[in-house]
Amino acid sequence: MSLKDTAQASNCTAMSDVLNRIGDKWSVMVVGILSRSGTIRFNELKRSINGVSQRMLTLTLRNLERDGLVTRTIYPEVPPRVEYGLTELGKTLTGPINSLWDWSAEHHGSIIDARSIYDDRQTAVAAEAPRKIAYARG
Amino acid sequence: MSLKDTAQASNCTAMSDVLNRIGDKWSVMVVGILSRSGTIRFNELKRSINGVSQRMLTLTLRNLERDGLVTRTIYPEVPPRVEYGLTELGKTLTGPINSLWDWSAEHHGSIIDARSIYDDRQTAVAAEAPRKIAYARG
DNA sequence: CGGTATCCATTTGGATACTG
DNA sequence: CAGTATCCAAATGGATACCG
Repeated sequence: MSLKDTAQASNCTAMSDVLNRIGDKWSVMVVGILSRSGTIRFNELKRSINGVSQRMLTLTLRNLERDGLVTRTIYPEVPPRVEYGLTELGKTLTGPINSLWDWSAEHHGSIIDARSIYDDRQTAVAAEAPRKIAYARG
Repeated sequence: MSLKDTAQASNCTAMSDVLNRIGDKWSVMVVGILSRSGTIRFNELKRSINGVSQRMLTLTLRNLERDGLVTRTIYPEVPPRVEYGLTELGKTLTGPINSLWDWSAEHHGSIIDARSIYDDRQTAVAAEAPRKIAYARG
């Protein structure tokens, strides 16, 4: 274990704090999409992310903006246009995020399979032991 | 945008499913620690992860085991000994996870700074507009 | 179009106590 | 040691309605 590793292991705080913000589903999605789109409008983004509510997308974008990862540009037009993009800091996140994205695409099947096997085994174990342990205390 | 990118962007489902499981704080922590420790006992793991409750660590480990990412080995001794490690599938996750870990260590400071700036700006805006807009409807 | 505000059900997760 | 079980407060997040 290198010094660097030791420092990382002991200082889970930074990692923890970062994960509290960017470790949720929607944040990872947004950064992933933005890294490909360059710049994109609110509703485009909403359509790109399956299942996100307007509320959650707004909150996610505000948090990412607050943390200096995402830019928000308002064009004073009618109807209003707001475009989102990655900051320089945000762009440095695309490496880790995209490698996680690639990993998901590649190994999702294996996870699904593992779940089935695990669940089948649990069901079998539960069925095998209908008898209770009877014992007297004292 | 390559074909691969298009496929990833449209199929957020796999990514979404994977993130629902491994995208939380504790899971990332556990995989990160295990990638360094090789194999480790329950309470060692608990001590390594600041702030995790016994309940959450158990749940996290069960889920990771179910998804085929973590092995659980019981040694029938007294007192009982249970050791956790990464499966081969789990080991493939260490690349993405550790790069996220490194990113956190490197950029945590920038995020903290960005937050301060954002919050100060918001406070200033709030203080600047105590006047309300009065208007008559109809 | 791009939000905000409110309500409310569900989920999450810590604390605590108990067990083999 | 390595859990399991229960309780309960807080956070999460969808649905809905409304606004500039």
